[in-house]
Amino acid sequence: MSNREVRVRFAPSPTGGLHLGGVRTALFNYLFARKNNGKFILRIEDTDQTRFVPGAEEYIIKSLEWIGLDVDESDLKGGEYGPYKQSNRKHLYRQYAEQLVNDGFAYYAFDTPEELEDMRKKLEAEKASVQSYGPATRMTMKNSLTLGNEKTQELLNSGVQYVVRFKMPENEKLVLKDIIRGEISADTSLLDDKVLFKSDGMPTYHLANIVDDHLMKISHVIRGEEWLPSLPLHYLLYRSFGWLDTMPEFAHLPLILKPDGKGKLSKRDGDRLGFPVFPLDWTDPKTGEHSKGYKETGYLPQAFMNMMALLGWNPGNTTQEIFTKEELCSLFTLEHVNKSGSKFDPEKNKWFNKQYIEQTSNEILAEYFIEDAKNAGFEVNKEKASVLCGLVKDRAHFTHDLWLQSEYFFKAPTEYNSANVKKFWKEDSPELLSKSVEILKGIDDFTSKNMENIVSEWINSNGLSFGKVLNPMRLALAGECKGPHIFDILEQLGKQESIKRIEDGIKNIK
RNA sequence: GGUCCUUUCGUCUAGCGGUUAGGACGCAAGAUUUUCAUUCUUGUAACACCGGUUCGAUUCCGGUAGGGACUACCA
Repeated sequence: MSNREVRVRFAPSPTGGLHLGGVRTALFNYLFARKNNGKFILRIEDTDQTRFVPGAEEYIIKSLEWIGLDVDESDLKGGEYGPYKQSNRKHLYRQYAEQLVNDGFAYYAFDTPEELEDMRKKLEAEKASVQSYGPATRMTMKNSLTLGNEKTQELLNSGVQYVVRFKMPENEKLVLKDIIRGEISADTSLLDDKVLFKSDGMPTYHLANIVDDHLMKISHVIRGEEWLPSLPLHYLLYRSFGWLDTMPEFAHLPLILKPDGKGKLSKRDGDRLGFPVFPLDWTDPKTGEHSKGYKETGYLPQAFMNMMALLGWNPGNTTQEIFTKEELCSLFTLEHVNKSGSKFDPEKNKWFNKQYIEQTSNEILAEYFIEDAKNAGFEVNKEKASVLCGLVKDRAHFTHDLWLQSEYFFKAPTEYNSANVKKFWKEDSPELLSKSVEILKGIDDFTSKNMENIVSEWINSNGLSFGKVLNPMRLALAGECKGPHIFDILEQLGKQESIKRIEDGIKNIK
């Protein structure tokens, strides 16, 4: 088992935007595959036609691309175990369901939704601890076990709707292995006869999942903790099919929880607390509801990957927190995944993004800058954008901050921050600025360092203070008192524009 | 309600029988600074509880309590 090729799959349902839990499941599968020289497979699980959302599959693919999780096998990429979408594998599943029936591990059931509901209510009223359709109740229901062969055949032939249910064994104590959690125990008497094959001719998740994992030679199933209760059923399915020798190993990931309060992180929390829960912008085609993505909010993909990787996992024995994709791939082990759910912390994510912005080259940041400038109606060339990114990136949490904090380089201030005016604009400010204009006019080499030398010399030799000269000047140049080194601002603005802005400031600031 | 999983600073976590229980985010204070930031320093704050096992438990076992998931012809 341990020597077999590592093949893992990410198997989302195309029912909407890919939320953070899904993203992290995909990421851990990817990292595990890369670490073990295995294959990372994308399989689309669209067996529920009623929940299909147009665009969702494309969205999932685009999201994986943006994060940088390259897929080895999928319908798009190809592969020898395709098709990789369950609706296109529909013809495969029925025979497996029938095999189980023939071997006595499953049976046909004809109960109507109303009859099922009645049984549920009855058991609830009795406060019974058993499931509504399981070992304890199945002999009172309408199925091939109670009806007999002849009647069953008759019903089948007549074309009435039926499902195939798994015949959960009675009184078996199971102890199953999970890579992250160790041993999981279960008592089959308390489990139910899950539907494997639906009346619409499609398999349920349980059947399709086991059949496809088997057919696609999946070696490890890495999925969310919400599947843990299904593990006994899945194990029993492998056993009933006679596939135990090639059954994958299982690893159930802890859940991502709300930053505040209780429960699993949901889309609503993002809206409520003001952070994205989707990698990319997502608009629900039915409701038209729009959700912001990490990309559009201004996160760098590698920062996103880094912070997601550290949510519920860490390499152990290190204080390092910033990891390249390559480092993550070589360090990742399932054994270091935490057992308990982790609350999502948007603040720490901002910090991660800031770290990445700081360590990303100005040339790469310039591309984000140019894009934002363009949207604001300004054409900026790459050289200029790179220089400005270098000046402002210390202050940027998101890629958009780069442009937002540089806007005044392209647009003279039309108003001046009143709090700053109050604090820094003094009676002698106009006079000091007029004098600085004279100094600046006399400078031919209008570079930051040179100006700093000359202006400092002037300030020092006249017994003036830096603050009294430079703060009002900053106000005149940028409209507010924040931003990079003031002589860098002057250099980037250029002599003519700088002088004009200061002169305007003298006239307009009060 | 039932079943299963889980429990170290507010949050993310390190720790795998003997530690002054470490780091990061956040927060607070200070230093640097012409602004805002950055940076640096310091501080803040945790082993849920009760029993065992052991010379010794944060660490192993059991229980209690909290948290979470599941309990659909959804995945």
